[in-house]
Amino acid sequence: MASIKDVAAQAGVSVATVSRVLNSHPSVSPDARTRVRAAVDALGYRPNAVARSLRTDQTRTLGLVISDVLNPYFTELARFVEEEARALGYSVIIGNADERPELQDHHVRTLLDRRIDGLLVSPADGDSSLMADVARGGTPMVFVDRWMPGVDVPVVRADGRDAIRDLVAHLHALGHRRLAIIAGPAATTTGNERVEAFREALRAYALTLPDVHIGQGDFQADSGRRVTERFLALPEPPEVVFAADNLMALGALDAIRAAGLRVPQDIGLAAFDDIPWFVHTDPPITAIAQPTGELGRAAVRALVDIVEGRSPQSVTLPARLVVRRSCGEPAPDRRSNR
Amino acid sequence: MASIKDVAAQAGVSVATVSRVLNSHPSVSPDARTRVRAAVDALGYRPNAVARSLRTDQTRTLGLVISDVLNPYFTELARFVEEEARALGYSVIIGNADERPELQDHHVRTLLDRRIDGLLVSPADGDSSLMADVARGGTPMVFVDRWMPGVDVPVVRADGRDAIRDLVAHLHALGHRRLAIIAGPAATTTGNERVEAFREALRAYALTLPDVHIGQGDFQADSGRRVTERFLALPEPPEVVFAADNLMALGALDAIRAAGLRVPQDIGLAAFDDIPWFVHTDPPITAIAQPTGELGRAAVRALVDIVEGRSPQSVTLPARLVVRRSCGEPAPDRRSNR
DNA sequence: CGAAGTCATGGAATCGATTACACGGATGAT
DNA sequence: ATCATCCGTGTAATCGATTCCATGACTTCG
Repeated sequence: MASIKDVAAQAGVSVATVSRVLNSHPSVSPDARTRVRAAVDALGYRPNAVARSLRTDQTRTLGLVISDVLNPYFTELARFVEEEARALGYSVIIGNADERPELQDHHVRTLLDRRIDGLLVSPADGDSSLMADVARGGTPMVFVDRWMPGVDVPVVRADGRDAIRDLVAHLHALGHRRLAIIAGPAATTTGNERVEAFREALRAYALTLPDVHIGQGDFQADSGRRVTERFLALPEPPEVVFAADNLMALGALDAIRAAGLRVPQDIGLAAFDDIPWFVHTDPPITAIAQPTGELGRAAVRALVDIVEGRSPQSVTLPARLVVRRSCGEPAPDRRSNR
Repeated sequence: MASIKDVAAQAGVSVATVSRVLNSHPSVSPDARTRVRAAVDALGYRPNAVARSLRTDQTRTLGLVISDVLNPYFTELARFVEEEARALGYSVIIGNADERPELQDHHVRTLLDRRIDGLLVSPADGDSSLMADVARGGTPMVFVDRWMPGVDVPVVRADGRDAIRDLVAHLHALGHRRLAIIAGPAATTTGNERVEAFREALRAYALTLPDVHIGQGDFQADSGRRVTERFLALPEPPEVVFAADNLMALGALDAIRAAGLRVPQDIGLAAFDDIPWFVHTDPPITAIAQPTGELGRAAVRALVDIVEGRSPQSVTLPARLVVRRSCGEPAPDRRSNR
């Protein structure tokens, strides 16, 4: 593969001049410029990004560590992240943590070894002292969707509080009173937050959330299944199950169906995170949709702000309720306020 | 960030010795070894992968360019690819071509600029002279799922021929005679292959595949919708629609539902590529499942074989029919042979 | 006892770029 | 005419590793 030396030789100039042309430095004669251009084309020369990175100490690459690629929500997020990054002239390396802290750490370390310019993380369950170290070490970093308390970096996320309130209002209006939730891992911020918001929304209707109606899930389908089986085995099973993410909702649907029950006649189901497939399930599932595109874009912008020395902003965007048929008759209006 | 020089100074040895310890070269005294190890720990030193790559001319990184990350089939494939690569000591950089040849070329170029050790590609529609150049240029390369005729690199893929034959047998047994297909882009190998296999399978039952029953899709949901609308507008609409991938099946389902028809009573639906959601759609969709995990693993192994100087193998694995309810009453046995 | 070999180690070249600095020639101001 | 500027260019240092080669100490064997 041709190097800058070959180009210089072919064009009859020094490597410095070639480099100047490549980086469009003003101080190059038109003549030299065209000769270099010609040599570049003739040799099919492409600058070696590795060498360039070593010298300039920047890779124009961002790392994205997400908790689970198979979760359509994160896949979509990753897509938007890459899109925005590309628009800003950066590449993205994705690491899939598979909800395992040690895998997450592995990816963070590998990414750091490659001297990525910045790190976008949606932290998995469990504590990672590494993450705090990295942030303190000065690596540009932004949390997206989830974050770690005590680690001082910008957070880009959706606030589901209002949407959850709308959901509870919707369920209450349909006559449901015994509501249960399949929570995410306690150690994830989104896990906790959704339970808290749910509990608070219930309080407005003088409803409570007893412990037996809080199932401990891990954001994976299997846990949704297990928790739901336990709910169904209760002397008085809940009338509606609210899953804190889409995969657990899927598991719940499985469990309900395996028990020979029908949605929504026998039991209702709602989910956090809306995905295209929820339109096509039997029945279509009522869900809370996050503005994934905006989230991904904002996260990249915040990160690049840090990388390029501007001051970044934490961003919180609202999620919104999308009513379908999995909790009972659809409301005539999409947003039912009380 | 600490460099090898800092470690050397701290340990009171030369950088050469540090490097030897790091690469577990035998010829280092136990004493020096422990001093270096201590210095590494004390400084939290991690070797700069960029510098190392420049010197050794290998990045221990593979590039994966896939046609559409939002397609669950490819997401799953990517996951397995990363898993196997990690097991073999490689990282993976994923590029999403979004079914756009120019984006695909962009990613290939960027990946090459970063001097990845090998390239795994599932080529999108359209011709890319770049790809042929790259292969000829000696970059280790393997096609996965789809390939480009005329480009001489190993191909790892699933053969759907038998499964499609099984599908047609299943449909025929259920009494269906007017069968239509939503094809993939003509320029993709999988696009063509599936149509041909379908046509051939029909021939065994003396059925034909008229042109009006071949819809030109692009592997995206929207195209499935459009093609299906056209099918439904036919004086004699098909009794079953077979979509050549899962997203187009989704689009077809939309169109069918928008037309006020029911699956499978009014029209049947089957898809190539099985995904978890097909169990939960209304009704569950009959599909042809590819051995995604094996495909991903085999592709990485073949690529790493080339990278490390062994001779690689093309691999073809069988796909299999998974009968559900979207084409009519489920057959009692899963594989209906005539 | 001396030659040959082994082993641990350090110096320095190298990978392919970027960039500070020096230099010579042209231009412009006084 | 003289001196300061500016412009285009090249030389060489540099980034952080790896690795060839030389060196000196020590072992081994005839």
